[in-house]
This record gives sequence, C-alpha cells and structure tokens, in this order.
Amino acid sequence: MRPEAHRPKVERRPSRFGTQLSIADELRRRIAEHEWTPGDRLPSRAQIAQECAVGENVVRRAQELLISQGVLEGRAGSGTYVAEPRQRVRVVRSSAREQPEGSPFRADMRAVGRQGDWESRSEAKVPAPAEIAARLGIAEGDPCVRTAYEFLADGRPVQLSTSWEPYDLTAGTLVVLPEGGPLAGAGVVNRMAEIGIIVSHAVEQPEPRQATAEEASLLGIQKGSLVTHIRRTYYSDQGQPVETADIVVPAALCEIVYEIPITR
Amino acid sequence: MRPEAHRPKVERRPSRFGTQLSIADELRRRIAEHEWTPGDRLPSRAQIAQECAVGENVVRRAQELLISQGVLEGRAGSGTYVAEPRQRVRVVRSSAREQPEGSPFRADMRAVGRQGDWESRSEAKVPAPAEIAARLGIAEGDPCVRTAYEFLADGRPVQLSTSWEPYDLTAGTLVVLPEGGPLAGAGVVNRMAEIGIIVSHAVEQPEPRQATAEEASLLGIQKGSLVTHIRRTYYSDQGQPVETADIVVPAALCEIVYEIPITR
DNA sequence: TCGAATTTGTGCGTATGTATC
DNA sequence: GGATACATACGCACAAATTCG
Repeated sequence: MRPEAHRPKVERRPSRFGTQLSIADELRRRIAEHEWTPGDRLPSRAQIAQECAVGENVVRRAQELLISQGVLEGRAGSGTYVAEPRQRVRVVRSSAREQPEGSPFRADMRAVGRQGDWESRSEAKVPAPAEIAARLGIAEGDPCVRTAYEFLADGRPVQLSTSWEPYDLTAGTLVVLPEGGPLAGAGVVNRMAEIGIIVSHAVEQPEPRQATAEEASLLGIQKGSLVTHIRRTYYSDQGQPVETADIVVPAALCEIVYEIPITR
Repeated sequence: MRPEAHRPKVERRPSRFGTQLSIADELRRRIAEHEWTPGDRLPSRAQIAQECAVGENVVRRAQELLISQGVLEGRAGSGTYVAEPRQRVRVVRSSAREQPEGSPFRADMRAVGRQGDWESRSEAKVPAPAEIAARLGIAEGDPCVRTAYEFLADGRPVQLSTSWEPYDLTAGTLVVLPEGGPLAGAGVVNRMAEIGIIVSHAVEQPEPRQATAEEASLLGIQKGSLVTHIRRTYYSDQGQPVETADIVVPAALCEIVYEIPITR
C-alpha cells in the first residue's frame, strides 16, 4: 500500500543501474527475445516497476523513450503495447508520377501491392489565409476551393493533405471541384489540362515536424511522432501557381522517395 | 536560502494559472513586446520564478517548451537566450543543380547571396557497413572511400554529409579522393564523367528525425531539434550505384526545395 | 589559473487528470 | 459507474557547463 518511496540520498544507486535507460534496455531485450511480440500488451507499469525493483516513473520514462522510438505504443486507459512493425508505404515524388490517366497516389499503392483509396471533402469559396494567398500569388481573402484529403492504403489512413486552388481559375468549368465532374480523382495536372492550363512544374518543400494530436488520431500514430510536412505548389507554363497543398506524411507509415534525373 | 518549497495541496492554484503553459505564454508575450530581443539573455530561472510566483521547475518546463519551438535557446552554465531569427538557407535539390563545373552547394549559396564553403575529411579503404553496402549494391565489408563534409554558409556550418563510394570504382584514377585531384570539389557527376561513368539519376529519401548531441554541437543548434536526414544515391546509366551519402539538413538553418518538372 | 558561484541540463519522484474497459 | 492504466503537470537533487573573481 505504501506509495513509491522517495529513496533517500544514501541509498541511491551508483547510477546506471535502476535508471530509466537500463529499464529501456531491459524492455528492448525482452522484446528482442520474443518474450513479448508485436501487438502484445505489456504488464502494467506497477507490475514492471515491482518486478524490476524500481519506481513506476522510471518505467514510465523508459516506455516514453521506446514509444518515441516507435518500439512501443501507448494507449490511454488501455495499456502499453509492442508496436507492430508496419510495413511502410513507398511514396514516389517525381515527374514520372504524373500519368495521363489515373492518380499518382493509386499508382504508388499499386507499385507496393496495396489498394490505394482516399476520402475528400471539398468546399468552394473559402477565403485564402495569408500563407496560402502568398503561395498562390493571390490576395489574402480571395476565394479558393479547399479540399481536405485522407489517403488510405488497404483502408488504413497513411497520408493527409489539404489542397487550395484559386476559385477564379476553375469557376464555371466542369473541374471546379477536384473530386467532382468527369475528371474526379485524375489529379491536378489532368484537370487543369482540361481547361487549357498546362502544368509545367511543381515545387515541394519538405519540412520535419511533430504530429499534432489531431493528425495523430487521424493517422493512427503516436502524438509526438515525426512527420514530413510538404508544401507543394503546381505552376502553369506561364509561371502562375495553380494549386498548392499541405501534405502530411508520417515517417512511421510512409517512406518518401524523390527521383531526380541528371542531365549535364 | 530555503530551496523551492513544496507547496501544500490546499494552496494549489485552481489550475491554468501559474502553470508551465501560462508561463510559456507570458515569456512569449514579453518577447513579442520587445522586453527581450533576439540575443538577449533571460533572467535566471530563480528570478523569473520569484517574479511570477511559481516554482523554478514551472519556469524550466516553460523554457523547455519554447526551446523545442525554437523561440529560446539554452546554453548550459551560461543562460537562456532569445533565439536569433537566423535567416534560413535555401537548398535546391533538383537536376538543375548539376552544373558542368562548380559545385551544387556553392551555386545554392550564391543564389541567396552567401559564400559557400566546406571542409572535408576523406579516408580510403573503409569497410562498408551493412546499410551502406546494401545501398551501393556491394558486399558488407567491401572497401569504400568515405568522406565527411561540413558545409558552411558565410563560415557557419549549415549542413553535414557523409559520402561513400566503392573503392574499386575509382581506385588508381585521379579522382579516387572526392576532394583531391584536378576535379576536387566539382561534384560526383563531374568526377565520374572523368573516368567514363555517366551518372544518369539520383534517388533521395528524406526522413525526419531529431538531431543527435554530436550533430547539434557541429551545427550549432539545440540538441533535440528537427533535421531532415536525406539518404541520397547516385546511379550510373547502367543502373549501378556509384555513390551514396547521408545528408543532415537542420530545419532551423536550411529550407529544402525540390523542383519537379512535369511532362505528360 | 584555479576554484567557487551561478546557471542550465538530467534523472527521478509525486499528484492528479482522463481515457478505456 | 467503478476500476484500471496511461497522460500531464509539477517538484527535488545533483551533474555538467560556464563564468568570474
């Protein structure tokens, strides 16, 4: 019944033993030796703490460390689990991705033997926030078509994206909505071609950051885990931005590949 | 003289006030209002704690939060400083980078009006570790030329890289050492061309992670701060890997840009 | 130059909130 | 709704780094 005792100074271990790092090693060892296998629930912190003769906090911190490394997975109210070594999806980002028909994402998924799907939610005439306006070369508050995507591999979400197009560009045409009309799901390049706009190049800015709580819950990953946030902008052959998107690629689920041709 | 008192339960604030988040907001506010400007040293934790009537730890955690967000910068034994809003270097990663002469990095730096330089340390006949061997398509332990780079913008390190080439490829030629011989510093593509190898494309895999202590000290950034670790491999027109590198790009110092041509 | 004071960083402990079953 | 287990906020002591007399 006695709560974890505050160990007096004199009793302190020489350091290195009974610390959170040694416990982390211990947990890692047991996983490596298949005492616990992927998907298993670990004993509760109280149990592990007692077994290893350390405080609960030491166990907690050790688990936090392994969680941040993707070895374990914590579920509030449920337990700490050995993370499943989910096979990562390879996402190719290069010019070769743009096909005359079909979507780049679906092609990526086919290439790794998975079924690619997505859900989207479009909204027209959304006023452009400052950053988006700057990226699209329009004025802040100008109307846009905003589309939120959730990309799925075999039904499980693996990537998020929010796309912005200037409303004036497609207003009154059949391709106003990215996921409506005859070219639904065909990609920006093909949709723009339909209304006579030739997309000549894309610029992508990948930036590392940590997943927000919302992203984590949407993607089924741990809260602080690492993602690559890609700001992508498509430009027409006139040099005008025609679409920009914020793409969130979780490192635990996706592997990003850029293929760069070399011409001297 | 009395150390921080353990505030008894009954005295606890209703929550929300005096917490680490409110202190973080307070610090942020003072910086926004120019009470402290970039480069300034904040008062010590004890002083801030007393002034805000909270424990030192609350201040410490608030500072840790702002440090992780790049607002503050902690220097052990010295103090906590307001981070200088260092202008980031734009690093373009595309085929256009490869010039017949001159290095890609120097061109990048010229483009942003900075002086590009680097230091390197080559070593021949280093046995290939498993991962490198796999990337180069050779056997583990096969001899390689390893070169460690430190890229500088206006004399300050902004990027790290470790390059590996199969020793057998260049042994006995003038371009064995990347930074020696007549083509020193001309880049992989030009050096390989010299010995009749045509480099046709590169593959880059960017992955987010946190800076190690060593990387942080080399780059002059905070320890856990975010970097993009790029695994780059150059391939010959025969499809054979000729060089692979691990490139560490700190988010605080560099902005990565991929330019992708679209051809339908 | 060297050691003591100061300041940040790390490891570990306690209390309470909150999600899940 | 209660029990259980993880998550968050807060606290202490000491190590490590720096600074300065």
